[in-house]
Amino acid sequence: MKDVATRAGVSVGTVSRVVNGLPNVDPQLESRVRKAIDELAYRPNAVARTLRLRRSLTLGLVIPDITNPYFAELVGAVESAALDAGYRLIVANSMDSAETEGMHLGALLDYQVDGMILAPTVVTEHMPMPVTIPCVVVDRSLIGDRADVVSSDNRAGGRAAAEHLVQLGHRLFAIITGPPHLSVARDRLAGFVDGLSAAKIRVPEPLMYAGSFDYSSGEEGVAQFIQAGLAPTAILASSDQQAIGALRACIDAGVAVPADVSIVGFDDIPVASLVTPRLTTVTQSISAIGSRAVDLVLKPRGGAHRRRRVVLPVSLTVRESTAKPGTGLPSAGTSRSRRRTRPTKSKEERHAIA
Amino acid sequence: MKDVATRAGVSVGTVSRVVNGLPNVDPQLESRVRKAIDELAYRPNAVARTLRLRRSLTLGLVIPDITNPYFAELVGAVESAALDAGYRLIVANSMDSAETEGMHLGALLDYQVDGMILAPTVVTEHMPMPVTIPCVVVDRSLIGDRADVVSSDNRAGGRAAAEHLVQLGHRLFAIITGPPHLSVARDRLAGFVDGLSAAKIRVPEPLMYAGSFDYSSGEEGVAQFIQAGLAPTAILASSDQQAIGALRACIDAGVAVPADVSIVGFDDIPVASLVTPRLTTVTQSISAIGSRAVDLVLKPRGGAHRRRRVVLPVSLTVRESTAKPGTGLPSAGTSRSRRRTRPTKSKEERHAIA
DNA sequence: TTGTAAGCGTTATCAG
DNA sequence: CTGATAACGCTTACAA
Repeated sequence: MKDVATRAGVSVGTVSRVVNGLPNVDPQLESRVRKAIDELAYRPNAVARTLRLRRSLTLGLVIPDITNPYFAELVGAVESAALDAGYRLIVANSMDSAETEGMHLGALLDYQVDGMILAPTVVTEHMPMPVTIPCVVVDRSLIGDRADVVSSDNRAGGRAAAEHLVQLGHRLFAIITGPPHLSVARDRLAGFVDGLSAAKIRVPEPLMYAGSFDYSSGEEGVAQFIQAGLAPTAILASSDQQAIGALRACIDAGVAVPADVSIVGFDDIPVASLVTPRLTTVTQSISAIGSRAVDLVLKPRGGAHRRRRVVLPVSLTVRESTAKPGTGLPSAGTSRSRRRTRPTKSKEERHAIA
Repeated sequence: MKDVATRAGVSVGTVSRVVNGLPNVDPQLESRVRKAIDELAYRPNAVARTLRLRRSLTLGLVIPDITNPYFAELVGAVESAALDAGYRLIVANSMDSAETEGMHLGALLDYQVDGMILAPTVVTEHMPMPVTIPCVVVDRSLIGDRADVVSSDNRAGGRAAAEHLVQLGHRLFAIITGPPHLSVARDRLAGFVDGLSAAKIRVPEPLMYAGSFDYSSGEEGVAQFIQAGLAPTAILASSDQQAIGALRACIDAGVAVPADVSIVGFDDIPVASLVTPRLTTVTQSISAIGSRAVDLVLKPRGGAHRRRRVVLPVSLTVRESTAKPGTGLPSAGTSRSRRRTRPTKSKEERHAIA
């Protein structure tokens, strides 16, 4: 900046003024400054500016797993909302590690982001929570009232999924849940239970599988259900990834979806409408989540007010993975399953390439 | 920091020394300082430190589309490599917009990242390329030698995919390519052509579809191929997303994969081994890409040297979506296709939830 | 309308 | 071993 100033024969103050488009600067000088600026290819140092201004025009987003399509979508949504509001977005991925998450949180604070949006991996009670900057939690709910919260109506979604299946005539269900310490997981499960118990249906213990939200949990879940030998005709999954994993496992076990068993997912990630059969699922408006979250961070409640919660409506998208009850999941070692089963460990050859 | 200093009854210099673990500080003072630090919950201001040190211990990663599972994986890979090297990672998502990309690039520079890893959307010749900081391009190749490059051996991968199909007995191919201005897309195509022409096979114009790497391009490609009425028995896709889209379109058109037509993808994203049939695809080692890229940024070539290129080996993973040639894609309006076709616009009902 | 200078929170040099 | 103090690059009173 000093260089620009000397080159244009003005003071740094003046350069600063033209850079920031402030009024009251002589057009003559202004053009000289501009010329100097691009002759020197000058770029203002955002770090110095942040230090001085004490704000960075940057928001931080921390998510547990960028590899999860749901969060990938979320990043996109938050990013575009932030951009619209004139803010930059830094995203930090904690890879499901509480330690990394803490590190990122600290780092974002240290970098003076103006606000933070988080989807914590872990219960964050003991985290160095930034009371100093506005901070909203998405897709989770947090103990205490230190942060605002925005999430989908997971419970209603769960209920709708269950009701849909009940209406189709299903009576024996299997449920795959997410990590029990996550409110999303608990809420979705509560929704399932709501919908089921309204029809006086209870899910037997062996037909509940608690996993992560990942593909693998879907596969593991149906393995357990088959082991249980109760032949449920419908599976309520807590995420589309789980549902897709479950679908995979069903097919591997020779059971047809939805003819033999119905599956419903949750989230409506892009690939949900591409798998075969297309997934019936609960769709959330992820862009709404993004923009509401950014709204809240940018328009912080006055310190006195209670913590705000916004709960966004979801809808049920009925596609092809649900139908009237079929014969249900096979029992382990049953002749039928044996007849129809392809080798569970499907062949896969890996060829190196010279 | 000043507060800490006064509280501990020392100077800021001393505080700085203990914060940074420098030697030569009296243990007495040190513990007083530490006490003050956590009594005040003091956190050093990274912005100020960056300003002073002129380095941020932060790397920037800019990608075109976080929503693409391939890039999501890449983020994960780069992030963990960066962390291992003691660097933080900021990721910026340009949503396939050249403008946003430029903005992010500038922003990262302005934020004084110590190095940058990019997968540009657009040809970046005219970009404000940061000659000032080390900078490596992944999954692309750039005109000029301003940046090092790391990518998979896309051409070899393409060749292997084509050869695999040829060996299976296929003679009439359809190809779905990516955006022609992207070197990845061109290299993969070149690989396909290599493998095919070794067997004296040419792909007729109407059986080439140029799209994005996205799901939709797969669907659109198949639509065009059916329109063409040439009944190819194999489809070479340039990404798994395309392959999955193509698979979807095939199923909708009543053609069985791999019985009627074979499909091979590229990348081996997680969902590739979950769809039905599991995708035969070219798998790249994304973690290798991440760590090599970080290596290069962190160990910059001396200015004099030529630009470095690292090309990582790929392998062909044969799963279920490829087999001996079948009857091929139907022709538009053919009786067979009409007989087997389900409604192309599959039904999908959306239910709002009260 | 413009220049000067203080200060943002650090680190590093240099005396003590 | 410790304390002043001068940068780092910018913005903004305040003075001219």
